[in-house]
Amino acid sequence: MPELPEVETTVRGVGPSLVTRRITGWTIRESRLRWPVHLPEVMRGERVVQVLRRAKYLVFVTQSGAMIVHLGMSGSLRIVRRGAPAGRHDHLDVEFDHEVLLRLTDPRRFGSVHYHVGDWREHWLLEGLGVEPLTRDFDGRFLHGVARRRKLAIKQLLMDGRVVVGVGNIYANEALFRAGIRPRLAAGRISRKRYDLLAEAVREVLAAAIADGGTTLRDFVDGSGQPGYFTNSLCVYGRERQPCLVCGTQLKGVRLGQRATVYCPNCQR
DNA sequence: ATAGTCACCTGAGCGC
DNA sequence: TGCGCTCAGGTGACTA
Repeated sequence: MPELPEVETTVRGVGPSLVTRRITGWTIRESRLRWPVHLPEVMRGERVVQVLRRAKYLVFVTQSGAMIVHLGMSGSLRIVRRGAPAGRHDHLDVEFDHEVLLRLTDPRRFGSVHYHVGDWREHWLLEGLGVEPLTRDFDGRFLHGVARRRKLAIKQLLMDGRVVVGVGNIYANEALFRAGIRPRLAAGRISRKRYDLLAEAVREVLAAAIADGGTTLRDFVDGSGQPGYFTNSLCVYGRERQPCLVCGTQLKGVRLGQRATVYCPNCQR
C-alpha cells in the first residue's frame, strides 16, 4: 500500500479539484471491500470543505461529516473525467458538481470507504491511532518512552499504528537503515540517543518520499495517474542480497512478523 | 498488557 | 501455455 507518503501524495493530488465542490451522487460497482461499502443519502448534496490525511486514511470533510477512505494494499484514487470507462477494479465513483469523478481502484479490495456523520476524529477506525510522525509530538523522547520495557522488535514497534501512524513496511526498513539500527533489536533496549536518530530518520525518509511523489512498486498512482519516484531512492527495501549502497556488504533479508525485512549487517547494529 | 498468528483478495513472477 | 506455489505497500480480530 500506500504508506503515509503515498496517501499524502493522493490527498495533494485530488484535494484541490474537490474542495468547495458538492457531491451529487456515486456509483458503487463492488461493495465488498474490507468492510461493506454503504454511503448514506445524507452525503448527497454535501459540500467538500477540506481533504486531509490522518494516518493512512484520506478524509474528505463535508459539512455534515466526512467520507473516510483507506487504500489498503493496492488502492489508488484518481480524478477522471465523467464517462471514462471503468475497469475491472474500479469499485467506486463519487460524482461532483463539475466534470470530473473521484474514482477508487483497488485490485485486492483491502481498502475501505465509510461515511461518518459528525466529527471524523470520532470514527471508530480513527480512534486510538498513534501520533503523526511529521508533527512535533514525534521525537526520540516519545519513542524512548513508549518502548520502555517492551521486548518487541523495534521494526514492529515502528509499524504499530497505535504508537506512530503511517510507517509501513517500506519506510520502516528504510528508516532503520538510515538510523543504523537493526530491525530485530528489542525496542526496550535502545538508548534515548539512538531513538533521537531514529525519529529523525523516520521524518526524513517520509518527507523525501512525499517530495518524490511516493513509492510505486506495482500499482500506486497519484491523483492524476502518475507513479511515484521514491522507488529509485530505496536503500534496502527490495534489495536483499544486493550490496549495501554505503559499505558494499551484502544486505540480509529476514522475516519479521510475516513481513520482508532487509538490513545491512555492517551499517546496522 | 503484550506478542504472535490469521484472515481478507487479486495478480505477478517463478520453476517445472 | 498452463499449473501450482510464493509473495506483495495493511490492519482488525483472535489466541495464549
